[in-house]
Amino acid sequence: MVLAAKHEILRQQLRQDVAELDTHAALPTERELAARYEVSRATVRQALGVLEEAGVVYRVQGAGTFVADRTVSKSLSLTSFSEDMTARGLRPGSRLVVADEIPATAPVAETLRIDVGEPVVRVVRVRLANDAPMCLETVYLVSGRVPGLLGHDLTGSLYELLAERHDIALIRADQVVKAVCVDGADAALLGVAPGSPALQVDRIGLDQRDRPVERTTSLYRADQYDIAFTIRREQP
Amino acid sequence: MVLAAKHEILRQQLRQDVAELDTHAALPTERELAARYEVSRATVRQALGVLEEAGVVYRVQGAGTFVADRTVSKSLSLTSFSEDMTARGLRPGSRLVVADEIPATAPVAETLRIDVGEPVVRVVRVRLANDAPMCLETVYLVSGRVPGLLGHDLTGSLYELLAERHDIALIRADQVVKAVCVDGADAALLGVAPGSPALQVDRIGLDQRDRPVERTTSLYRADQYDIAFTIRREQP
DNA sequence: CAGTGGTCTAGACCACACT
DNA sequence: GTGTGGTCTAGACCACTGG
Repeated sequence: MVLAAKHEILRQQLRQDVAELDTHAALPTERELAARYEVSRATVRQALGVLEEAGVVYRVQGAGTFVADRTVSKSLSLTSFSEDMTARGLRPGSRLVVADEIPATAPVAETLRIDVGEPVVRVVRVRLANDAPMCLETVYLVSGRVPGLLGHDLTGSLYELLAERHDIALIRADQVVKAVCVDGADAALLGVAPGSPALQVDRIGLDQRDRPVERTTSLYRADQYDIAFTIRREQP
Repeated sequence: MVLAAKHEILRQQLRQDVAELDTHAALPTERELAARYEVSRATVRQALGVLEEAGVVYRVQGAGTFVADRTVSKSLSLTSFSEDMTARGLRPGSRLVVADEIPATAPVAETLRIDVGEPVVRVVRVRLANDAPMCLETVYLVSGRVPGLLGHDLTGSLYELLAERHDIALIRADQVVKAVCVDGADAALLGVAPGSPALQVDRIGLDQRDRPVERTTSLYRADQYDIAFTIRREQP
């Protein structure tokens, strides 16, 4: 039950250690860490590899491992709106606009890998941050995978509902981000003037088996929201 | 000279193998791959780990490794405008607007970790795709690290110039993306009506030693450009 | 030159999926 | 139960950095 892989424990330990070091300070060598925490060097490397990916440390061959410069580096990760707002120090909320079941349209059916006309659950919400509109969000889910969803409270985290009530864990998501201007209807719901800029995020959420679970379109107020993340050179 | 790590060779081989399989088809087991390619299982796992991160395959414990569903999955990676356009099947180009050396302003100095007033090179370009304006780009570089840069041809890839002439490789970048509306001056350069939406990307490019090398602000036409990428659940 | 991270091996046991 | 991926070990050699 308890996932207590050594490299995970070590990773969390190293996270704390790193937090107390200055930027660009050298960590102990891999061999030293292995001896100190009584694990093999391979395990140390596994833990450091995750921290390197996360932008916490960087490694220079022949020189050592060092504390990375944490300025932006909010590594882009799959989070719910609720988690996202909490991380930004804001109080998340919701105003339910629509919650119903409809036949899938062609674009929705295609992204969810079902047939056109199959029933899907649609949830439209105005997401709030400290009670002010932040985002207009439309979610489509395959009805068959979430029986009884519409009977639950839909003002909280949909991700938690999926995980707790339907044993669905979202592991990955494919996203497309673009800039748009919001028109009258959407502008009113977001509480901004027509023609205001917004960040539109289209997302397809996938479970551990790579099956599409949800399709979401989010419209974020440009004056309230931006996306920060770190990118790397790709391996050939 | 040639980096021919076994796991890299294997990774490329597996990329080709995967390309010939159907979506969700199972790959050979790790032990079988190890035997077939005459490497240890650890090496196989190293190669598969990179492919999993890249969204090429997914693994299910106890079940196997499978070909991922490649719909969006243009994994976000650090690329130059030239590479980005080429990947989209467009011909990149540039129109130089400004190329000079100026004292660093406070915000530029802060992101480049230098003192205010230290000389920086500024390059402003309209980036073209098939000869049409796509993006308005402003780059700042620490003058001391790129001597003689202004004497070179600045209409091509700046990244290539940095790599070939100054031995600077950009490994990582911190980015912030937001939606804006472009005003008169910028709108004219981009060839769009004032008030049109645009995607603004602020980037700090870092080298292998985690040192800031460049600070770039890019303004992309919203009607021509979006950003697609895959995100994952974060490790605690 | 010594010391670092990068790569690789051979073998072992565990947790989980599937039948 | 059988077979899969997940974890871990102990040891070895290589490539690179830095004094």
